[in-house]
Parts: sequence; structure tokens; C-alpha cells
Amino acid sequence: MKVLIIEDDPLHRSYLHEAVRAALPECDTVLEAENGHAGEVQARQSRAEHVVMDLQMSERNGIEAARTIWRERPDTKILFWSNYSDEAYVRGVARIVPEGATYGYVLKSTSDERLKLALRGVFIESQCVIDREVRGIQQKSLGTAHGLSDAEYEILVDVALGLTDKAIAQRKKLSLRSVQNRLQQLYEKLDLYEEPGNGPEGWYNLRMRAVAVALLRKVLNASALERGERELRSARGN
Amino acid sequence: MKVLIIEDDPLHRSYLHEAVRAALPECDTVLEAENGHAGEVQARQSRAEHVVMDLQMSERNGIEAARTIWRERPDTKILFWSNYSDEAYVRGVARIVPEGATYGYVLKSTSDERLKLALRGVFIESQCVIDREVRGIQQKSLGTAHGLSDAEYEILVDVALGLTDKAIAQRKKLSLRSVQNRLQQLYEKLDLYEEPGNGPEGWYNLRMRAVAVALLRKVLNASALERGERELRSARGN
DNA sequence: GCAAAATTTGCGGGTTCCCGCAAGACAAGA
DNA sequence: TCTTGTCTTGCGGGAACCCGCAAATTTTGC
Repeated sequence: MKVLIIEDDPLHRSYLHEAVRAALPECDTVLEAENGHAGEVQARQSRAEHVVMDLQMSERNGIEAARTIWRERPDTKILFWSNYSDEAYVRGVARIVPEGATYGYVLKSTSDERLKLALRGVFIESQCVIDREVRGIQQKSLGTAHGLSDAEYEILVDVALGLTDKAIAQRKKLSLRSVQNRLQQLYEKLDLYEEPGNGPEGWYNLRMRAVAVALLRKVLNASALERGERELRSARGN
Repeated sequence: MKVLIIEDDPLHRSYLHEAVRAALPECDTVLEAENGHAGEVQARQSRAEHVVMDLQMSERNGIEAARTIWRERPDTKILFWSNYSDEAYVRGVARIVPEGATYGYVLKSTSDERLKLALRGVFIESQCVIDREVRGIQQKSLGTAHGLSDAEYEILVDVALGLTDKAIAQRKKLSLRSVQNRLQQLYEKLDLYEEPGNGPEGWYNLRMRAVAVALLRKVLNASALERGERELRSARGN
């Protein structure tokens, strides 16, 4: 059995290495890669079926790497091991998990014990192991109360990238008015109409404010923006 | 001699602890705190004059903590030890360094050797030790070419928070038109007028696009936004 | 298959934004 | 003192945004 570790921080990498050794005696080789790009190459070459990786790496982040790995071998078992449970990350992962794949998502702040359980659970038992806190975010992002639908999320990204309504309409093949409707739903969902303690109406530019609160609430983050920007550029140049 | 370590990642904390022990034999006590808030309290109680800390911690980030520490004792020597050299962080640090204070800024990716040199340089020799890469960012952010002036940066933050031109004008005690002028400068500096490969003019909402590219280029980041939001709220409620 | 519910679209208008133009305000330097 | 340059302010208009209203279309549930 082979395990591939993709993690850019050397300290965390060696910690993970040790944890894998301790939790999985049946594992004979442990490979390491120090960024998403190297990780993809390693995964391809070594045909490793068990991967544990960080999200948020420079060079190429975990979500990108996981996507290409899964695209090549959808039965790969991946354990995500991240510092954060930003909704943007959780959503990002959810978007790329292939049908029926087994994966896990644990936070770096969990105990050694839990990490080991997660490693065994995902790699040996083929269970999906999701940290309690991450699970909480998942639920919340689905709940109709504050959770954004996929349509709303996508338009949020487009707006955040700085596209005009017209550009979005064209991109999404909708009428101008539909785009604006979705925007209104978005504003509604983000509670922009009832921000407390703001004096005269018209303090906020709703469009910008929506992005600001999305960023503050971690519904969006830099990595999601980068992904959107890349997609945008590639769509332009086709 | 006392050294206070403020760092939320346990692995990094113990690594730092060891580095301090190795680099500074004259240091008799090493204290630890696991977030910015605890760090401030520790610094106050222990009267430590030597601090090494991470930026980007949850709970309360390094810049906030450093500011209050320096406010209470401006002669404290602080070594920032961070994963990133985002312009937003560099600028954030620069904003709070008191007159004549000695500090350092090194990246976590530097070698053990350099870290130790930085520790000795800042704490013993009272030198300012700034990583080559960080220095590069500093220079760039000052160069008139792409660098934003303070005025431009501040308006960027206000826009990013979602304020309208009118609100900004009032806040900054300027006329509406002046605010818009600054915005135009900002758009100019960020090269929004010559983005390559975008077809018909009018793909972008300049206001939003400015924030998007600032985020992508790390001129802005989530932590800067949070700071801005806090200031905004406190200004509202005075 | 049909009615209810949700989405999409067009129209119209009020508001805000973006910006060219030009007239004051102020500081630095010949 | 008289430029020269930078910064600020006002005016005006075209474009984009925000949104209520109502009809057309699609989706959903039974």
C-alpha cells in the first residue's frame, strides 16, 4: 500500500509522514510532494491510490490538484487536511468529488488520535470522514436560510471578478433581467437589506457590499477568486 | 532575557521554541501564546521585551496584537514570522511600526540558519532584519509605478467594504468628485484600462474589478478587510 | 395531464457610477 | 512675484445598476 502526502509546509509534512507510519502499518511506501503541481505528477507516476493533502498551497492549491487526480483516477481516496473550514473551501471540495468517491476532510487542529482514525477510516475502511466542524459548514451552506444556491454562488463569483451584469448575462446565457434577479436574491440571502446601524439608506453599494460580506463570512476566499479568474480567462481564450 | 512566542500552530510553535533556545543562549525564559489575544495579555504580564510572532492567526491576528503591544511599550522588539509576503501584510506592518522601533519580518520558508540570524539580529543587535522577498514587496509598494499611495490604498479599502462614493466622501471629508478622482487614479494604477484580451469595452465594472485585482495581487486580503470593517463599525458607533 | 410554484424575460424609471472639462486652492521653486 | 504642478471641487451627461410590475415560460407536485 502506497500513501502520497501533498503538503507545502515541511513541518506539517514530516508530522503527517509520522502519523501515516503510525496509523497505517500496512503502508509500505510513503511519498511526499511539496505543492499541488508536484503532487499531481507524483500521483500519476506512482499510481498511488491513497492521498492526504493540504488545501491552500502556493503554486497550485489542493482543490485543483485533487480535481486532476480524481479526473485521472476517480477511485483515489483523498484525505484533505486543512487549517480552515471556510465555506469556500468546503464548497470547493464538494464541487469536485466524483460520484461515489471516498474522501475525508479534517482540520489541522484536531488531535493526533482523530487524525489517525481519519486515515484508517478513509484509506482502510473506505468511509467518508468529515470533521464535525466542517460538517457544520456543509449543513449551513445547504440550509435554505442563509445558504446560497449554486446559481447564487456562481453569480457571486462572477460579480466578485468584476464582470458587468451584461457580461454575466452573456456568459451564463441569461437575459439581463434574470441576472439582476439573481443578484437581488443574493442580496436578500446575505441580509444586505437589514444591516444594523447604518444610518441613511444608501451607505452601501449593494454589489460591492455583497462581495465584502461574502469575503468576511468566508463564503468566498482568495482561492475561489483565483479559480474563477482562471476559468474566466480560459473561457475568453477558446 | 525573556522571549515571548505568539503562534497558533503547535508544530510551528515548538519549532520556534527550539530555534530560540538554540540561537539565544542568553535567553532564560521562553513564553508561549497561542493567539493574538493571549499574546497581548502575556506581553503585558511578563513585560517581555522580545516577541516573535506569526501574522495570520485566528482569534486576533498578528498585526492587531503587535499594535497593542507596541502601543503599551514602543521599545518592544518584534520579529514577525509569516508564511506570506502579501503586500497587504507588509503594508499592515509598516503602518503600525512606531518611530525608531526595531523589528524583523522573515518568511517561514527561510532556512533555520537565517531564522537564527534574524533572532540574534533583532533581539541582540537591535537591527531591522527584513527578508529579501519582503523587502522586494516593500520597494514595489513604494515605487510610484504600480504602488498605491496611502490615499489610494485607503479608498481601495473603503470601496472594498462596499461603501458608496457619497459615504466615502463624508467619511473622508472630501467632495464627491474628489472621491471619484481618487478612484480614477486607482483604476489607472491597477491597469484596469488595459486589461488584455477583453473584447468589447464594458465587460468590467471598474469598481468591483479594482477590488478583484487587488485581491488577486494580494494588495488586499481578508485580514485587511476585517480590519477595515472593524474600524468602520467603531466609527459608526461613536 | 393539470394546476401551483418558481424562473425567466421585458419595460420603465430612479439612482449611482464613471469621467471629460474647467475653474479655484495651495505649495514648491525660479 | 509669477510660474508650474498637484490636489480639490463643481457641472453635466451617458452608461450601468437597482428594482417594482406583469406577462411568458419552465419546473414541480399530485
